[in-house]
Amino acid sequence: MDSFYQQVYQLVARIPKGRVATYGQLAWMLGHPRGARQVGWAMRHCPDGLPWQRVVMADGSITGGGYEPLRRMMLEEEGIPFLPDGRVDLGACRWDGNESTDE
DNA sequence: GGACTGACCAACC
DNA sequence: AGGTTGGCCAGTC
Repeated sequence: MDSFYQQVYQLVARIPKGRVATYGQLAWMLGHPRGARQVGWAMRHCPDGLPWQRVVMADGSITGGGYEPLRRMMLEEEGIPFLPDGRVDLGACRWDGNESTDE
């Protein structure tokens, strides 16, 4: 029996390199169109080895604990393009959730 | 079991 | 354009 947030971990862990997903999108994939908060709750647990840096706000903004600049750096290292606004270019790397261009 | 909270999101003022 | 409110779901007190 997997709790909702456990499924979130599976989904986040499956985000391909060079792509990002939004909290709401992850929740939507799991069947909870408004469960974005639970996704954030799951991220708050900060599991080991989870690429939570690939999970951003619906508008591409980065949030979480105060490591926003750190995440941005990690994302840039993965090849995620950033807009001059300091947000992730969702229009270019928003993950479909169906393709896993896993390396 | 009821109430509060929360790494959100969108609508409303 | 920015602040507030409601809503969702799960976990914690």
